[in-house]
Amino acid sequence: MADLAAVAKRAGVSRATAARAFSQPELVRQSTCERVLEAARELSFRPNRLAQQLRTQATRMIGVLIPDLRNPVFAEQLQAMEVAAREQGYALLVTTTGYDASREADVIEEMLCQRVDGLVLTVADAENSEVLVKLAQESVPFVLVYNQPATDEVAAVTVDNRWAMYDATQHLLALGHRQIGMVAGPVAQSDRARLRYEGYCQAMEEQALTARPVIEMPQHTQASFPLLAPQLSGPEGLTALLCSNDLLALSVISDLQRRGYRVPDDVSVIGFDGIELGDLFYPSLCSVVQPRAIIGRTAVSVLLARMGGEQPAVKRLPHQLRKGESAGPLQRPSTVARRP
Amino acid sequence: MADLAAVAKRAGVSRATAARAFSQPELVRQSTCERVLEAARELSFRPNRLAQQLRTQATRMIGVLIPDLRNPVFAEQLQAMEVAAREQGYALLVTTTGYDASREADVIEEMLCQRVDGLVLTVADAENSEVLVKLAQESVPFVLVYNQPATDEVAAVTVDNRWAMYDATQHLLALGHRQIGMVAGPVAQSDRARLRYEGYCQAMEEQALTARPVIEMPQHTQASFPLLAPQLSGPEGLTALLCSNDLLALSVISDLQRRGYRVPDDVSVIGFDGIELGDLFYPSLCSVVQPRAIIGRTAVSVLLARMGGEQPAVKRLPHQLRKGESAGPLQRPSTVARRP
DNA sequence: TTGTACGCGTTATCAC
DNA sequence: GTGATAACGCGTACAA
Repeated sequence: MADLAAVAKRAGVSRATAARAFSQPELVRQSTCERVLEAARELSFRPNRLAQQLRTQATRMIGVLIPDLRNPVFAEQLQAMEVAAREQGYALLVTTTGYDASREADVIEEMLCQRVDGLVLTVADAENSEVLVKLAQESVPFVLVYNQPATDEVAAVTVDNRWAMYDATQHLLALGHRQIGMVAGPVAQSDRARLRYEGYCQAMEEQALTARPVIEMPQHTQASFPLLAPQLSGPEGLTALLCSNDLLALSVISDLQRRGYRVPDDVSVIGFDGIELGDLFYPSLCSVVQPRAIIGRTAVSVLLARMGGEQPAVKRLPHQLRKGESAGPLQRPSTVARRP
Repeated sequence: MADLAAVAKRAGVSRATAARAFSQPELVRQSTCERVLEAARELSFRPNRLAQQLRTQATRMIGVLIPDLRNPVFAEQLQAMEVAAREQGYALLVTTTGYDASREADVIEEMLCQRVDGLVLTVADAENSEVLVKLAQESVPFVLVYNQPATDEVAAVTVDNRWAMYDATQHLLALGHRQIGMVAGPVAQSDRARLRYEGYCQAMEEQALTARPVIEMPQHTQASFPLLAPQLSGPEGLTALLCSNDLLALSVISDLQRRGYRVPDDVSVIGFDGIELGDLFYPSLCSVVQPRAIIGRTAVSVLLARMGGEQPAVKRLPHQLRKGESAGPLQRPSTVARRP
């Protein structure tokens, strides 16, 4: 492939002049500039970004770590990020981690070798992650997304998970529910799930109700009915379920319906994330909406700010409760006929 | 950041030896090797991939072009690709194009400047795309995904869109439907939609039925009911709809239900893609399933094969009809009461 | 306005 | 085993 030297030669100028014709055309005589560009076209010259990056010590590339793209929350965030990044002249190097801390570490290491200008990441658990403490010692700016770190020392873009789940719980309480439980994936792997659980607990305790332990599923996005069933029967049986994400909620609803439970008449279900598809379901999914596209765009702009030297800041974006049909008023509390 | 020279100096060896300690440790005396690695650790040296890439003329990066990550088909494919690529030591540079041909061209140009080793792309319309003819003249190997090119000269991973939609149409015919229509996004932007339409036409004509013109929506993934309504009323009104993708199908179903149509009793609906969420809906989405994860993995392996010098090949993967509840038997053909 | 010369951090090819 | 040294392709201070 033709390089700048070839172009310069063909245009009858030095490499320096040819280089300037691209980067600072105003410093080059118009006619010379045209000759260079013409020569470049003829040789189908393509500037080598690797060389530029090596030379300028800047890649204009952002490394992105995402747990799982099959979850629309992350896909939608990534979509928004890519658009925002490209608008600013940045490209995205994307990897998935599967909520696996060791893969997170490996991938970050690779990205640092590649000299990305910055990092946007969603880690499994921000509260005890060696990856983050390691990163903090490097000079690469980074931003957490969805993670809600305990400290303010790191940049992050998130909603207030505690308050968000508090809101959702309040909604159920307002509908008359008292026996409310929370379903989540592997809690040890998710700082967010823990915070959301705290929000649930707080709302319950404010009403002098007993918060139940988390009903923990082996998968983040798929319910296991056998683990759920015991919580639903008997006089203490739950009449409403909060789920730690929408995919899990949809899976729960599907499972419930398959066993003959009616949603919301027998059991109300609320999700978390507010993925677009939730609206199309019947019953439509009641959910805590995170502004995923805005979160993505904000993540990019916060990262660029950090690159520009600004101090880290936690950006807390507003959530919203989408009152879907999957959460309804409590039906005749203890006498309702349930099909077990 | 420390470079190899610094490491070499600290270890008391030359740059060459230090380099060998990493790439060919067997050529270096054990003790020397250890000294180098020790020095590297002390200086927290990180090999510079940019320099490696520039020097070796190979980036081990794959450029990926995707229309829209909000569509789970693409997100699921990307997820699979990323895993497969990383297994082989490749990283992914990801961009979205929004079905916009000019953005496709720009993005490809950028990726070529970045010297990606190969390209995986889903273009809006493979049949008349200047991007592809331009690419064919470059030396970068590339693979189309989901696109089904007319020629065999380019590498592609896809299902047989024609046959797939033929199958779906047959399913509706077997259920007794005769007045069947097809709904799609902007057809001019989608080679796949056209092929699928051909499959529909063929199945209809084999039964001596009249294939209707495509009902074309302004968006790829969202229905516009006013454009749909006229096709549903009257004695010639459609009793079944084939949709060019699942998101569109879900949107159609949602619109229908909101207007009082029952699915599938009044109108049967079939989608295309087979996204996972379709299963959770009620009624569950009947759909032509594309093996998205396999497609993603295959795309990577086909691309690597091309990089290894193999000839381009179109890999046609099997589709599958998922018989969901959204497509049911025809109900009392022309006397059924419809709420317009 | 244009040219010269060096550096970016590697890998690879020689010699010793 | 190890050490010089030349690429790789470009940016840019400095000189002309």
